[in-house]
Amino acid sequence: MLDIQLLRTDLDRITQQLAARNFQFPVERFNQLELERKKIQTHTEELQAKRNATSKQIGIAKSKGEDVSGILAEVANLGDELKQSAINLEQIQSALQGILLEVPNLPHDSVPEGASEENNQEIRRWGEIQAFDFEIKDHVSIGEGIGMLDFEAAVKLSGSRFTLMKNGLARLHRALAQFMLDTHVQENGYIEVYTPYLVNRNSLQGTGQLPKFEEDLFVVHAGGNKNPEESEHQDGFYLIPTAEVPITNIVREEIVPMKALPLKFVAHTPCFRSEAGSYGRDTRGLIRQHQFDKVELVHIVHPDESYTALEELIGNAEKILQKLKLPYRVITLCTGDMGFSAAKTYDIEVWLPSQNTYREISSCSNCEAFQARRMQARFRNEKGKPELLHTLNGSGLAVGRTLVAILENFQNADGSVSIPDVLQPYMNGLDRLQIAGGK
RNA sequence: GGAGGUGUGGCCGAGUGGUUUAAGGCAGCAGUCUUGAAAACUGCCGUAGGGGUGACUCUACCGUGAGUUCGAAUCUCACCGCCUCCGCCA
Repeated sequence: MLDIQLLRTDLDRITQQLAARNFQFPVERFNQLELERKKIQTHTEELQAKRNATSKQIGIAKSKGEDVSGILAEVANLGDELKQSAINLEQIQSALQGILLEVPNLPHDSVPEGASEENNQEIRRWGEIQAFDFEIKDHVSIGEGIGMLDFEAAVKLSGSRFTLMKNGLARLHRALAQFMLDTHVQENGYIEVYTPYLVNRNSLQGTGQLPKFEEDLFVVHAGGNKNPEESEHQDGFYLIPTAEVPITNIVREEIVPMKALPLKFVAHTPCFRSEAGSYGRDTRGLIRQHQFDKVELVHIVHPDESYTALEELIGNAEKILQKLKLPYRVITLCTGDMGFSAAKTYDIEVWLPSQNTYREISSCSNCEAFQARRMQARFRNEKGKPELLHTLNGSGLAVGRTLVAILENFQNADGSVSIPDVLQPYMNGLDRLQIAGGK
């Protein structure tokens, strides 16, 4: 959420910056609501002041034993007028709030301008792309070839965009998550957290998924409840689309002591996305699933430190790929390609031989105070005043897509897959996945 | 699911209808004293928003939301959280 003061004082510049993100700010509606708000708020508060003063007089008069019927008559219909005015004010405030909640973050000055992903800037590459002297397969053929990846079973159990892993591949998936967690905790100084996978509306509003992106989420309510709207949790629960939501919301409505900063959290969780609107995209394989695992990194920092923290964050994510010896590149997303809450985003893309291209495996963003303002997440500054924090999040990494990259980059001519050195301790020393009993 | 208790500022805690502007304490900040520190003393000390060029001024907020009332931290109702016990459960 943007600072409404900023919109009141510098609307032209803000509108322009938002246009660079392909967002059209409703200038006229905003101005009109503001005008009305000012009028009605003043009116309401005048009525309240009058009521307060009169009530006090009544109290004083009564304590002196005087007759108060005159004063009472005077304010006979004040209550109704005040009530109506308060309702009007409430409506306008929530209309303004509604606008604010759907406005994306402002891009940082260093973000390249552009309308689409074609304007993203590559900033570095790492690793050598391996040349294969045999005909390569994609991860689906490899996984099915060794009998460890079963999409048919997953369709039976759930439907499309789900998968079933078996045997060594299931274990490799677990090994990857463990390896990532261990690296971030032991080498990068993160605090490991275990979070709820079902969260409430407020949490999703705090990080920016709601109210605008409801269709991307899965909603759940208790079984047997025929009228979820009338249940205790009126809005039901939402399955988390990323651990960013529960982790970042740890500081919602909190005032964190400055000494505690920076807070660096890591969690391994499943993520659930409806993938509405992506019909037909990445329908084959593990790339785009309704359920996938991810190791997520979150930094909660002092505003002066957030861009240093962003570099640290992306470095932490890159380290995982380097240890796995997977080639990748880092790009800066342009203004038109950034997510709703981000002021600046780096994506890491890993090399996928079967697609002969780099594919997103991590996204690291500085949200500055955008989420903190929605969450009222603050710290106490040098002067003892509460001030909004800055929040950052990044994947470190998407486990499923990392698995895809390993299958494809480490495939052998005989259909087996070599296991990266750093994962072998997590695999009881196993150094390759191959078909049971086969060579 | 059943029974009982409970929710007040950064923290503890008083407050059962009217000068409450929420007592008092702790923590914090400034000062006096001191070589320095501690102690003692004095003062300051919540958040958000509105109006005004400004000194200033007004409003809201006592878990959340409705209600009663001229007036609600206080009374009523619903919901949420926490605590204790019982039942169930991994």
